[in-house]
Amino acid sequence: MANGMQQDEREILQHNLYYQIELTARRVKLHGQQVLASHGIDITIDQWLIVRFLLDKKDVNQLTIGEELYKDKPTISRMIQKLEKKGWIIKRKSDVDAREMVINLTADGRRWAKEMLPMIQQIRADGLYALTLEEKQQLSQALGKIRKSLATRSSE
Amino acid sequence: MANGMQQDEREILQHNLYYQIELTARRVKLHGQQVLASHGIDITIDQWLIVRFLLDKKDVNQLTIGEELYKDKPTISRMIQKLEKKGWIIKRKSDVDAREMVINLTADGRRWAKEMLPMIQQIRADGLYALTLEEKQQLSQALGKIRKSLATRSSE
DNA sequence: TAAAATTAGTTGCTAAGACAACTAAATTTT
DNA sequence: AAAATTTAGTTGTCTTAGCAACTAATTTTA
Repeated sequence: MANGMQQDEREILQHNLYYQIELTARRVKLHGQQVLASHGIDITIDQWLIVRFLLDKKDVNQLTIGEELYKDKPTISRMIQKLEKKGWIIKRKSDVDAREMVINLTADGRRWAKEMLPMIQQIRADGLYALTLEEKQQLSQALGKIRKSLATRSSE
Repeated sequence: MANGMQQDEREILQHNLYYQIELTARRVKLHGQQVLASHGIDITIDQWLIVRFLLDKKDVNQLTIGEELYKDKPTISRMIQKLEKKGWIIKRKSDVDAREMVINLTADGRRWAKEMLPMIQQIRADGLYALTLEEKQQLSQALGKIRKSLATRSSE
């Protein structure tokens, strides 16, 4: 396969910032997933985000979790179901508002979560060590600007 | 709605760069998707990437597309099936190597794709207008550094 | 040349994102 | 108070991502 003509097209995609963002997001998630799997931990990165949140917050409902993680109701609903099956969290009906669910970590969930913290810290550091503090700040700002420019009235 | 509470950013998660990258990727994709839908175009952003690629390249196999888009074989296989059903592309067996498929746009696909180009350009510009050229370059570089740090021998 | 390994593509499974439509409970309106 | 609206959560459908396991065709290698 070929000469250099492949190059310019590759160029176009590679220089497409949107595409790069998506690609990076995917790679980052994949890396985290693989580290977790290599330690025999049966949880996805996305599920971890919920668990991590519940480490600090107690008695939250699903909507609160969704707002925090910017995930919609169906997504949270199903993720919660999975985490419940895995025994990390417990869900009960609120007795203040019967529509709401009250979500908490189980004792097991809490213990595991705390044990996992250092590993997660490491995962986070893995891809970012090559960036200076300034670069990280700039990255954060740039991403924020993009999100702000695209912000839909509905969800932010 | 509301005041400046938007930027009070919920501590931990919001400051997690990885999470920001993912969030931005999602928002960007969503925006593109909505613009396309609002114009009554029945194609997803991801499908578009394949169509766009085929606008320049003829007689490619699925693996080539996958390499270009960093998507794996099953993903490309199923996306191609969908695009074929929609009538944008045609797939035939290679007579050089019977394992390979030869992928091309249909006449319709090519026509549509060309018509869509300006809209896609606009979608790309939408989220990036707030960034200076320098900021875009820095963003691209930072993302590249992250990917490089996390690069798995297998796929990059 | 026959056996082994590689390659291109497909299918099955699970997870998550987005959307629509729905139930049930609470709140607002009239 | 009754009717209308809003809210929290669930279920269904479609799309993509990643993994494993598979078929069929092509190369390697013994």
